[in-house]
Order: sequence, then structure tokens, then C-alpha cells
Amino acid sequence: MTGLRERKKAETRAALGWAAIHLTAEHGYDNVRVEDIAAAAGVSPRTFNNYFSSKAEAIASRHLDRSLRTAAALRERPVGEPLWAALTQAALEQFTRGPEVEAMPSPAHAQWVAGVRTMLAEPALQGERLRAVAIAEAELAAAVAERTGTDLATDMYPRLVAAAASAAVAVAMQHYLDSPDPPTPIERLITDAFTQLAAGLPAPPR
Amino acid sequence: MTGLRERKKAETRAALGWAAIHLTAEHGYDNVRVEDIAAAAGVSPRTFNNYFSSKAEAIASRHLDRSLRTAAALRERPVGEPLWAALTQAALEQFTRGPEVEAMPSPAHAQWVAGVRTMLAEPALQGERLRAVAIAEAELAAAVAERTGTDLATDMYPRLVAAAASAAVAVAMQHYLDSPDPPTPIERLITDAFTQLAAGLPAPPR
DNA sequence: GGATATTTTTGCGGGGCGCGCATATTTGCG
DNA sequence: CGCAAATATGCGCGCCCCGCAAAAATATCC
Repeated sequence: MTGLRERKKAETRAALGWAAIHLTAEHGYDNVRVEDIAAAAGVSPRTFNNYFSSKAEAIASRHLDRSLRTAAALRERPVGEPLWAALTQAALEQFTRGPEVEAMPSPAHAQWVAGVRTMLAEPALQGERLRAVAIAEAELAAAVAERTGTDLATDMYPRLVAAAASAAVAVAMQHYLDSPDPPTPIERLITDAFTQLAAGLPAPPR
Repeated sequence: MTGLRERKKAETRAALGWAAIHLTAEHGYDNVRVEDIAAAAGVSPRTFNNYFSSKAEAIASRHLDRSLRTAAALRERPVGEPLWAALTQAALEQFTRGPEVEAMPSPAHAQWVAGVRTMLAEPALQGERLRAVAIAEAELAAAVAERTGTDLATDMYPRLVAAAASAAVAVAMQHYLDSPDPPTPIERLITDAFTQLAAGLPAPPR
């Protein structure tokens, strides 16, 4: 049962997370105070810290949610599908652009991208983002263990797969953000990365 | 020329890093103030922040140094050696225990390990540790690009290899710390992890 | 060796953060 | 409706991080 209570909580959390990202992308990390984020979400400053234990955590929260969804997506893939195919698809599913972004007018979109890029470059945030990935990695490893019938406690295998998959996505995203336009579509990069991984990353002929 | 100035700076940095780790392992992350670390290193509190921009960064500094050494070690490997063999060896080299730890009497050592374990569990530190790995990963990717004749700017390959290798080491360390004694030697775990990676992490037969 | 330039350390001050605690408000339930 | 549980808020405190300017330490040059 999803009562009014839980729904409101989720909404407040989302509002805070979104406000944190939005304000930071627009004004820069240290020009945004917790007070501002709380105000934008219509909540008292003290309440902010009931939801997030730091400003950085709030900004990384959407990233965490998205990463966690990959593990959930893997569980939804048909059981007959080969592991790496399933992983690739699960990862790809997370990269369909959301409506809020899709609906932006072009100039605003360009500014938005620039703001996000600056935000991601902020050292104070990188650790928190990586931590989010690490948390999701644990979920992913559990899903992999389930799917392959391996044991989380004794086998490194599921964790290795989860870590490698997370790394593939991260590298693809980085490559995408760094490359000049027109960028290679992120879907293609992710697919490539997974293909190379599953092939054992052989050294290219020289 | 390594003047007195640079040497002293390196010494101060090392002293601060070591004091940060030591005090934290002994007393717990939030029972140690920056003031304490500075005092233990024989320096003013203000000076602490001339070397590290946060308490967490100081604690993670040794981890960063060690991770960076892997990239350097890879560059030292003979050019004829196959890539994955070289990577495995470069990683293994970082896990010969230092003399400060080796010389500890047994009971103190047990307490030390417990302290370190607690320290690593601290959420406030995990992000910073991961960030250190990410920084080292960039160096490693550069070394891989050099060795394989690939291009950092256009190919995902070197970054993928670096990320996968870092992940392998991380998973092996985690497995080592989590497993009950007698633990499998860390060297064996690392070797295993790299072997599986280079084989493309095939799904085990069910 | 002593005067000068550069680099590093230090003290001070301030803005902000994260949280424990007590209180007020809202929601769920019988 | 009225009570119990959960949530939001206000207040206060200790700490953290950094800018700035003065003092101390080190390098350089004659």
C-alpha cells in the first residue's frame, strides 16, 4: 500500500534532488547554499538534512536512482537471454532521455548541457557520484549472482561482472561527454564497450 | 635537484596523511578533528588545509599514491610482455606489505586491521577513495594507450582496460577483506580476477 | 656572509554545513 | 473524533574550509 505519507516523502526527495541539480547547473556548486535548495523545494533548511546527509549527496541522488535502475532492469530481462546481451540491454534502457530534458528549447538545452558539464567537473561531487555507482554495483552484483547461479559470498565472478559493466557505462559516458559534436550516439558507445569487455579486451594488433 | 624545500614539503604531506589514517583507524572518523591531525604532524591547523582540501582527502592520500604507482609500474614492465600479463604484475607489485605494518606485534596488528576495516566502512570516506582510484585510472589509461599504440582521444579501449583493471583490483581487495580467515592470499585473488577479465568474464555453465 | 626575493607557515575571521534535541504539525487508524 | 506514530521545523553548537595578510623559513645573488 502506497499511502499518502510515502508518496509525499518521495515527492519531497525528488523535489530536493532536482532543485539541487538544477540550481547547481545554473549557478555553480559553491554559489548554491543548502538554504537555497530547501527553499526551491518548499521545505525548511533543516528538513533538507532529513533526506540527504550532504549537499553533494542530494546532487548525486538522481545518478544513484538511475544506476539502481540498471540492476532492476537486469532482473526484468528474459531468463533465456545470454548474460552479456541482457546486461547491455539493461544498461541501454537507462539512457532514454527524460521528457523534462527532451522538451527544452534548443538554446536552453545548450546552456543546460554546459552547466551539467561544469557540475560534473566539480571535484567535490565526483566522489559522491562514484559512491552512488558503487552502491548500485552491489545491487547489480546480486542480480548477476541470481541470474548466473553463482554465490556472492564465495565467488568474485558476480562482483567482477558488475564492476566491469559499471565501468563500461562510465567510460562510454565519459567518452560521450568529451567528444566534440556530432558525438557518436551514446547507445552505440555503450554497445561497443560491452562488446569489447565480453571479448576480453584483447590488445589490438600493432 | 631535490632541495630542502621540496623534501620538507613531501615529509609534511606524508606526516599529515599518516597521522590522519592512524588517528582515524584508532579513534573513528568523527572523533578525530583536523586540529588533532595537524597536532600529530607537528603543524598548525591552518597548514593542514594547505596540503589537503579536506579531512577525507588526507585519509585517502596514501590510497591515491598507491594507485598511482600501478600506472608507473606498468610503464616499467618490459615492452615485450603481453598487456594483461604486464597489468597483472603491475597490480601485484603494489601489494607487498610495507615495513611499518609488517613489524607490528600481532595483537596490535589485529586491532589495526579492525580499525582499518571500520575506517573503510565510513561512508564519508568511500567517495574520496573512489575518487583517488578514478584519478589513478586516468594515468593508467595513458600508460595503456602508450603501450598498445591506441589513442586516448578517439578510442575507448585504453580507458576500458584501465577501468576494468582498477575494478579487478578493487573486487579482489573487497573479497579479501570480507572473507573469513584464513583468507585466500590477495595475490591469488588479483591474479584470478585478471584472468577472468582477460577471458571476457564468460557466464559459468549452469 | 649578508641582503633580497620567493615560498611556506601561521593566526584570524567568517560563512556555511551537518546534526542532536525538543517541539509543533501532519497523517494513519480504530 | 481522538490517539499514536511519523514527519517537519526551529534552535543551537561544534566543526570545517578557505581568503587574507603578516611572520617565518628557505633560496638566490653579489
